[in-house]
Amino acid sequence: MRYSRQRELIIGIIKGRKDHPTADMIYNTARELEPNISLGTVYRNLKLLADEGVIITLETEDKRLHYDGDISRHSHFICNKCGRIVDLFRPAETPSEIKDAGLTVTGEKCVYYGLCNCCNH
Amino acid sequence: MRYSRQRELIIGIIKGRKDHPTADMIYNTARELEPNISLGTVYRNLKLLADEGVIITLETEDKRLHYDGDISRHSHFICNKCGRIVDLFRPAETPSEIKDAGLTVTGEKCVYYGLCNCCNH
DNA sequence: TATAATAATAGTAATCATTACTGATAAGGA
DNA sequence: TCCTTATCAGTAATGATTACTATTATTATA
Repeated sequence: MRYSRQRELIIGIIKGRKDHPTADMIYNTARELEPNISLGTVYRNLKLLADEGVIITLETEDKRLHYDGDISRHSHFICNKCGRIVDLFRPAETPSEIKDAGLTVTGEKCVYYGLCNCCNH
Repeated sequence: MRYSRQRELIIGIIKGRKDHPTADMIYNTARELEPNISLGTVYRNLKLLADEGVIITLETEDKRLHYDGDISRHSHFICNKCGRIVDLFRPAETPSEIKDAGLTVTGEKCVYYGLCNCCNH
């Protein structure tokens, strides 16, 4: 992977935010510093960075991919009303963090990834 | 919600399967019994049923929505190689079920839903 | 430093899952 | 049976994402 000014900018934007922006949001921010950057460039780099494990993707119910620059082990909380995405660094089963943040949890979706028995050998 | 032959068929298909089909897969199965059923009808009913809590949606990395007729509390395992989706009825942290199924877990994505502190009051 | 090979880019077109629209059909209550 | 309107089939539109293409920029090497 060669250096590119655009990619460095994109990495900087994601790593510097605590929300979980979509490609379009990152594009809009990037254009402030790099007015000619292409939306395709943003998408291509986000995909590349996610494949390399530099960033994380979040598949949400709004049908747009959200990105997270924090790759440490943590979960997420999504508000059903405003769509806000909140990081949960302790297990959500731990009442403290939920209560501290004033969150009301009504549901969950946990997905584990890896290799199934067919693909393991 | 009125009765409709098409909707009953769709419900029957989802509830009768243990895989986690996409709208297109459900459409193909439905057409075997109801050759004139429309893809739009399948999508509209799946959305309706998910909104009503009759079925569950699964947002996966393949960019297609998967549906689950089992609304009991459980997690999912997705194979990174073949894409197979497996139900996990005990917490995935429990080694037994993982080991029994011959699964190798390398990552997870847990999302909790509810209301944030802003939307709570 | 100059050159060459080729990643990466900007801009645009294409893809594809999903949703919206429209006139016809069919539940189901009066 | 009649009427209201939810639902349907079929098709067009939408919107996020990806692919394509000619050009530019990075970087290894002479």
